[in-house]
Amino acid sequence: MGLIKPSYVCMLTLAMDIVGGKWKMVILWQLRNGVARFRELKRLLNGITQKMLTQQLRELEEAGLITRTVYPVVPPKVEYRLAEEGTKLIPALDALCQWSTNYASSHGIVESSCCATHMVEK
Amino acid sequence: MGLIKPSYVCMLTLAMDIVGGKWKMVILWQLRNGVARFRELKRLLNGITQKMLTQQLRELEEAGLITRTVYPVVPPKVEYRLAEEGTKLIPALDALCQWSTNYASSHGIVESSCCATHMVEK
DNA sequence: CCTTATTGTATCATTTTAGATACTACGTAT
DNA sequence: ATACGTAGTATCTAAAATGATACAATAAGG
Repeated sequence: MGLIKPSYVCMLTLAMDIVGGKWKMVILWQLRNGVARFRELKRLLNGITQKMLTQQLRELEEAGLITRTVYPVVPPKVEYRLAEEGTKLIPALDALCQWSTNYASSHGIVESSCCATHMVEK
Repeated sequence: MGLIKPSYVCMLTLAMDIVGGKWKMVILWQLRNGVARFRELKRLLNGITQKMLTQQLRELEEAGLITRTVYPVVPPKVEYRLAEEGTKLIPALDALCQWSTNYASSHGIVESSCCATHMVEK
């Protein structure tokens, strides 16, 4: 979301600076049970553009939440997975997810096909 | 953050639509142990403008996370407090807060005076 | 030589979010 | 009469986030 500052009055603000925005939490969530390649993530993150995905992944890497493994082959192969710090965040995301699932069900909001990781398509 | 849609693929996205953005979570956090008036909130939310605070509070109210109580006196007196749905979110915010506190301490980020609610000033 | 597959970059436009500033209403105290 | 305090609105501007589109690199397969 924003650049990370040297000091914070409220730690929630720091959390938002690290994983706020439209995509970061969803990316981490998709990585929660394993590794994924760029293309695979793009498919899972319905509608994200290449530029955004690259950008978000770089920022998450920079913050130390994910790792990026490049295999020197062609065509390119790059794997993304949670780093230590990223893994530690999963319980919080899970709590958030449960809250909003409950919220949705009592507000007539529909959960369409949910975040199934590693869906096999076609 | 954004308008709430009728359906979501990932519930984290819903959470972000409800409490994303720069201020919403912090407002809820400040309300976690009780009531606060408009002016009081403005003081606690270092640097928020009146317009933003009003706007964020209205959106939180609309989403059913807080309640707004107007006393018909002059000068005006309005109290804000967590509603049921807002209270249910606190554990998730707490998890997030703990994560980022830990993150901060291992990344040389400083927590300056933290989110003390209801500070008595002067 | 041309196409395909994968992971990108670069440039520009649009949308969303946030901020600055000025103004309103009204009872009470001075 | 005037200023004060609280909780706002209204208007305009600036900054940040997101999106669309086109292009690059390179080995393998035909």
